[in-house]
Amino acid sequence: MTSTAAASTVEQIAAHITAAVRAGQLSPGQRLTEAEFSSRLGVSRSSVREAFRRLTADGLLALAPHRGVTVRRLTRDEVDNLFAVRGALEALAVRLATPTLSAAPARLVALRRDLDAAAEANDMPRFSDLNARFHALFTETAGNPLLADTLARLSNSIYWLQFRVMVDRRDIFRTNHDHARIADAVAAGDTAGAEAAMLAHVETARRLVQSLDDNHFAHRDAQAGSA
Amino acid sequence: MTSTAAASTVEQIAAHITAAVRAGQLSPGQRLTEAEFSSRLGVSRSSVREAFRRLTADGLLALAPHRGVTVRRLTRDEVDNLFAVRGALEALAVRLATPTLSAAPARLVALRRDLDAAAEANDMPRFSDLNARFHALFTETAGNPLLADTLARLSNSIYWLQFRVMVDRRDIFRTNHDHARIADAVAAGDTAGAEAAMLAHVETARRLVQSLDDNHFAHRDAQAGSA
DNA sequence: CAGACAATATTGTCCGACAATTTATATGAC
DNA sequence: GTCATATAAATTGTCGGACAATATTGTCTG
Repeated sequence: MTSTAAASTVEQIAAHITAAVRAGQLSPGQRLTEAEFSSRLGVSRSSVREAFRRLTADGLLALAPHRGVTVRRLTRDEVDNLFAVRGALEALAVRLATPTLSAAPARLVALRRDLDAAAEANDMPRFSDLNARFHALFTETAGNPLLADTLARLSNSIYWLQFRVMVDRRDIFRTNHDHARIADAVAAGDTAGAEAAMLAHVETARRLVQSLDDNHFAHRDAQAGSA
Repeated sequence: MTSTAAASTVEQIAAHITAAVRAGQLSPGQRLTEAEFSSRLGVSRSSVREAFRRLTADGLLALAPHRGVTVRRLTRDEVDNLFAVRGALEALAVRLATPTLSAAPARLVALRRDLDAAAEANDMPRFSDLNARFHALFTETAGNPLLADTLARLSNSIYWLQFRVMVDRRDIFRTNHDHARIADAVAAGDTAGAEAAMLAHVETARRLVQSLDDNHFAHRDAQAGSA
């Protein structure tokens, strides 16, 4: 995930598709065909196929047998389910990270300052980036790679929404207020308080997502999990 | 996962390997080569390869680039990390399931009765099977497929230990005592109590696993996550 | 317009090949 | 004899093409 090492063909394809999705060049629900990427990227269909499968396991794409893959799109129910799991895991992360972070809060206070600045300046892209780092700080400090991986998979599944949420200035301030509560509790070493604040924050995010129009969501069918 | 439908080649291979691992025919740490399964099962290397990747994503196998796959084996640290995540998710599951189960506790009381009987008879295989169903009852009732899938992946990662744990009769009774506490709280609609009892139960399981000999665990290297 | 049927496109699986890399074996130096 | 090094063997990673199975699209008929 952070490696700069010589990437295999499959990794390069996966990285390319991931970047395209993040950049909005591939829209949620859009169908991706093996042949197209094969010719467009000048690689074999086998490699494209394997990249598709990997990204499906990572939660970025959805696979329908004999019908190919699409950029993943969740139903409203799936979004609720995702936030429920995410809440439990983020709470765990902050619980594990609090002792360490309250003892050495340098990065936390720096992040909080930057978040405030970005919110004040109404700089959405920067705020969104800092928001990701804010959460990453806890998952990394928690010292549980499995937890980090699991949360990352969840994030991939709803990445496409990140930039459609918080159009409103009030949403940014509310979100940032959540951050402040979390950071305060963590800095004070108040584990239970930090956990509660994190749960409230995740619930805020869920509500923001669910307030979006219906055309941001998939309908009916519960598409494939990976297990 | 529950489908009886005409399975694709890849699915058949994956099912075959899964069964072999569960039956103990493939030991943890053992290396699996594509060519061997290809010839032994009379299928192409491509399909074997894809089955390997799928099982890796499911947590049953571990993949090392250019070195192939092995039946997954965890370090003690990874076991701790896994149980931490599992605890958070099982607690969530029981929290979500408690209202439903306390209103219609038929299956729960039946399972509890069977568990008691198996424990009394010291019938390990049956107890282990019922134990799985006990946990499945909560994850299914919770009505969150993502949660169920995530927990299933975790279970795959440590499946090989299920039958090496609880050699002692006391371990069975302790485990079953945990079950009773959970069931009582759930039946009474005591969500918080059920959650706490589930966390205690997961901790019991963790300790049992960690009490095993060193040769049940992998050493040093943090092997690949999937994100 | 609906349904049946044919044409097309795409995925699923197979095969064979070869380069890249790791693992095993043999050779040589000390 | 042991250690390091070079060579050989085994295995994975990627490629290209082929074809069957399935899904999607288009056409025709009533």
